[in-house]
Amino acid sequence: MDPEPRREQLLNAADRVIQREGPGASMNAIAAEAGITKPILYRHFGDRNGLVRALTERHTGGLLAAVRAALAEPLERRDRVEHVLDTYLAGIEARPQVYRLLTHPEPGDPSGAGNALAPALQQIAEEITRAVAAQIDLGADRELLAEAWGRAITGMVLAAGDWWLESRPCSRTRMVQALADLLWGRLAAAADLPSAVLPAGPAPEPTD
Amino acid sequence: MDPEPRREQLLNAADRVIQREGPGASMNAIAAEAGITKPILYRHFGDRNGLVRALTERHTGGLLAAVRAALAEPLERRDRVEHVLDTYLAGIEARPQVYRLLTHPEPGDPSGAGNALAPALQQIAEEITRAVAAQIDLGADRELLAEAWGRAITGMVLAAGDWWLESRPCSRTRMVQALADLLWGRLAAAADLPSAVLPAGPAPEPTD
DNA sequence: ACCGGGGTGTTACCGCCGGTAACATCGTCG
DNA sequence: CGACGATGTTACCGGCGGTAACACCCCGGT
Repeated sequence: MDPEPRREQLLNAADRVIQREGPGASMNAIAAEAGITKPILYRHFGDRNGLVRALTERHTGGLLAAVRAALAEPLERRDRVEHVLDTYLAGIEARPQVYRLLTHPEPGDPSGAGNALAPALQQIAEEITRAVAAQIDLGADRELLAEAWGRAITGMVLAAGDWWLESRPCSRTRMVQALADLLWGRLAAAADLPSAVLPAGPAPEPTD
Repeated sequence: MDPEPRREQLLNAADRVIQREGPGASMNAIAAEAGITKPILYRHFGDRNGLVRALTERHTGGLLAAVRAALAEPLERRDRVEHVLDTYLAGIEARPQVYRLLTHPEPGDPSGAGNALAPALQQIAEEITRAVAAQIDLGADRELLAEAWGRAITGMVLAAGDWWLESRPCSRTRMVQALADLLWGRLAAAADLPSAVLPAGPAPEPTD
C-alpha cells in the first residue's frame, strides 16, 4: 500500500550524501549512506535521473510554491520583485549543495541536450513568464517578451545567486537590492564616469 | 620546433566530432575522428579538461575579443549594450554545439564545484564587470554592483541565448532588443494590466 | 655506419561509473 | 503450507577518463 516511507528514507540518505559530497555523488555512495547497495536504489528510482527527479520534486515543491506565491503577492511591483528574489536566494541559501544539484543541468544526457536551465529552473522560468504575461502590459510582443524575460531573469538569478552563494560578498538583502536595481534600469540610468573612454584592458592576455 | 600543426589537426577533429555529437563526446570518439587513439590526445592535452581548455581558448579568443571591443565601442550606452548582446548571440549562433561545450560547466569536477558559469563565461563576466566599473558611476557600492551585475548579465544572456538558440522564437535583432529592454527597466516601467490580480495559476499542480 | 632521442603511434590495462541479472531472505496472506 | 512481494545480496556488463609499456621512424651528432 505505501512504499513511501522507505523511499523517503532513501531520499533522506541521498540528501545527506549530496549535502556532504556535492552533486556528482555516486550511486554507490548514496546506497552506502543508506546502508544498502545499488540495485535497491535502481528498483526504486529506475536510474540516476529518476533519483534526481525525485529529489527535485521533493525540494522544489517548497521553492517553486514560494516563488509562485511571491509572484502573486499584492505588493508594489518593485517590492514584489524583491520578494521573489529574496525568496529564491533564501531557498538556495538553506541547502546549497542540494540546490546546486537541482539548478545545474547535467551535460551528459543526449535528450534535449540544449537547455542551460535545469528542469527545476525551467519551471521557475515558466512561472515568471506567466506572471509577467499576466500582470504587465507589454504591447504586441507580450508573449515573446514574457518568455524571453522569464528565461533571462531566471538565468540572471541563477548565475548571480551561485556567485553570491560561493563568495558571499554581501548580505542577502543587499544582493536582492543589487539585482532589483539592475532590473530597474539602474545600469541605464546611472551617469557616465568622467573618464568615459578607458585606455586598455588591464589584462588583455591571460598569460596562461 | 613546431608541434602546433598536429595539435591544430587534433583540435579540428575535436571540433568536428563535438559539432556532430554535441558536448559530452568521448575522448575515444574524438581520437577516432582524428584517425588515432586516446593516448595521443592525452599526450597533447593532459586530460579532457585540457582539451576543452584548448578548444575554449581557440574559440573564445574571437568571442571574448569581440565582446571586449564591443564594450569599449564609443557609442551611446544603449547602442553599446545592444552591440555587446548582438556580438554574443552572433557568436553562439555560428557554432552552437561548440559554444554549448564552452558555456556549460561540467558538474563532474570536484574543484571549485560551485560556479554556474564556465570559465569562458567567467571571463566575459569579468569583462563586463570591468567595463561597468570603469564606465558607469554607481556610487559607493560600485565594486559590488559591478561584480554582481557582471555575473547577472552574463547568466541572463547565457540562459536567454541558449533558449533563443534552441527554439528560435524570433530574429537575432529582436532578441537583442528584448534583452536590452529588460536591462533598460522596461519591466519596471511598463503599465499594469487591467486585471492586476490574477485569480489562480493556470496549472498550480503539474499533475505529473 | 652507428646510435640516441623526440615525435607518432599502438595494445592493453586500471579503477570507477551507471546499470542489470540472478539469486537469497524474510513477512504476510490465502 | 505455499505463493508472493518487498528487501536485500554478489557478481557482472560496457563504457568512461586516464595510464603504462612498448614499437616505429626520422633526423641529427660523432
